[in-house]
Amino acid sequence: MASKGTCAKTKASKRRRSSLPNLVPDAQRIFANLNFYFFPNNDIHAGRKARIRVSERYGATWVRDWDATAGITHIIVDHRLTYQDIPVYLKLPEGIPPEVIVVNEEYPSDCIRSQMILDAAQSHYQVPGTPNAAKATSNTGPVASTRIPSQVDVEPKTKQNNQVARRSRSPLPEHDLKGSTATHGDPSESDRVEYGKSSSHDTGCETGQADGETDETKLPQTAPAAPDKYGYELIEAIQEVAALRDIPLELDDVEESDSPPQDEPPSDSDSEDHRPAHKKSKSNHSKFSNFQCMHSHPAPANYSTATATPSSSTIIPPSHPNAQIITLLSLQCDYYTRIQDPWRSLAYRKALTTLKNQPHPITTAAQARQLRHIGDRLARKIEEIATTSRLCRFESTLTDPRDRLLQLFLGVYDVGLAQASKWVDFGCRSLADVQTCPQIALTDNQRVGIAHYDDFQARIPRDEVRQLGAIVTNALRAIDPAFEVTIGGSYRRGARDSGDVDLLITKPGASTRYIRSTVLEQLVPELTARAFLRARLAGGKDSVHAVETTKCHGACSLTPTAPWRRIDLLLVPEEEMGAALIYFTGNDIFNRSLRLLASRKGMRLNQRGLFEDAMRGRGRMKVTEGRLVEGGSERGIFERLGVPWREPTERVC
DNA sequence: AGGCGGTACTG
DNA sequence: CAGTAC
DNA sequence: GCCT
Repeated sequence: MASKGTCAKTKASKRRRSSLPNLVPDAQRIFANLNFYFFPNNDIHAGRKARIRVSERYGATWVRDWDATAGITHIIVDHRLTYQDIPVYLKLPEGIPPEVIVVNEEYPSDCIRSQMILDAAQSHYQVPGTPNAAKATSNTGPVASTRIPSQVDVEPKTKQNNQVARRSRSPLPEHDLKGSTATHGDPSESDRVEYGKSSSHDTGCETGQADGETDETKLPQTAPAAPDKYGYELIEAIQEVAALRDIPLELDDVEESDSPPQDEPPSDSDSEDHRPAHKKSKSNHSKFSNFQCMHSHPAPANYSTATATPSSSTIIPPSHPNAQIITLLSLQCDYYTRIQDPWRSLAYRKALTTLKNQPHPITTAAQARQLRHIGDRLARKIEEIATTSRLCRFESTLTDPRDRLLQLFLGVYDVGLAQASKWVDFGCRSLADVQTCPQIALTDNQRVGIAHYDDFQARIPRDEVRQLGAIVTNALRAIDPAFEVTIGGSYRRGARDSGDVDLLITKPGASTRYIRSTVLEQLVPELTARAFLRARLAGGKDSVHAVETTKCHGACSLTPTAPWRRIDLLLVPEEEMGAALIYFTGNDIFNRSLRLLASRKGMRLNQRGLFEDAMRGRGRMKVTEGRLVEGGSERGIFERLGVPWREPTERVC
């Protein structure tokens, strides 16, 4: 309560403390002449302290006292506070002066990252509760993500908005995307509420105060003493890196209520979430309950994905009780993904989904050890992060130049670890090097991948996905109106943007052969002629295999000058649509989980159907096909597997 | 100690 | 077959 | 990496 007062009082004592922010060179001092007022306006919290110091290094003046004459240009608001909290605490009956820009705490670091003052009006910099928040389109436009600080020297690439395109993606979640596949019985406005910040009014005042305290006093974070300055810089660096890549933090908190097992007596069982802290065993009820697909996640009303490359998939939680842990482990996970180690990466991903559904802060190893998919080693790491805000192991990988190059090269379509490693070993330091290296013979696909590196790396706004799908649909129906096209992938899961466009194409009653020949021999040529399809990357190229091809990968663009987008067509006979939908809807972890479950139950699931009596030899090697149990209906497959139905939007693991 | 999804396309 | 992608 |  009164602790708020501290900032007002302590100003005196900390006046000298800001000493010397050792400024960056003049040219980079993008915040020169700007006056920042932080809210709360103190540096007690480690993260905020880091932000303040970094802002100062880039030229900003940290205004300690609210003063109309201080020329305050920006208020940087802590993510736990709302717009309404500001005038309450600052006692501004008139409200916030209109000339003062109010942004969330992501704004400064984004500006620094892009070396320019960004448009503060962008929705992802707005503070919850901002009046007439012009929920304008999240402006995800053609924002090519430069995943790596290093330059991507693709050659021609005459993007008009080079500047903008180079800008990294916003790390903040967006809650626009109304209407989409809002299968979730959520009150439309609940978007914000679920972020744990009462969206508005009355509480505002209280919350403001309360938060002021909790903020300082009871955040799990850092040990009493502070990490050295190196620690702060690292934290900031990590935040930046984390923002550059998309951190997999889909849905943050599970609301405490809705938990699944309604058959459980409220008495003994649950301590908090789905985890009877029974014996030592982590197993829940059934022997299959350990599969991700058995756990209905709270439905991310809408989320943003980045399933694209590494393990990532999503949004930065406005605030998650274990955000820092998740962030660091995600980075470590991505490192394993690209470095070599798919199994370790998988393990991290499973652990991460557990963490993401953990509504309470984890602070000790013992606590962490209780969670599914978290063993001793991860538990120790988690404790390390919780107490020191750092992860030793990860720090070394952060700066590893080889790793950065690998990441760059792996971003090229048709380049995997083998090629990327080779290129690095050849001494290539950039994509330009790769193109000119005499020892490297690029495949056609790789050339396309390099030429359109930024395009393919960029996210595709949901509405563009829809439009691209519509173009294909219309073209196909012009050929034969009985065809049906379904947009799958993250679009179907409700994502607000996608890495590529996945289309399932079918025609009731038609044979695969007919579907294939129509698509390959008529649709594709037509779309190519129209310059919608810009490249064929795979599928039906090789005439030998073309006779039985079922998928086609390519690149398309909305207009001749629009960015190229990856597009995948899957040709599906009606009887296999259920299985194909599951396959093409994902997500990845969810699919694996379903398939693993099937195989444990003596069945086999693939993109064509669910089979039973599949004979498996040693291990689980397939010996016989088994007979088809179900293929046409998603629900049917779920049922036969004994998995509770999940809407596509709930298949985000 | 052995598994970790299961398949399609390309060179 | 290895490599890549989904 | 974790699980069986």
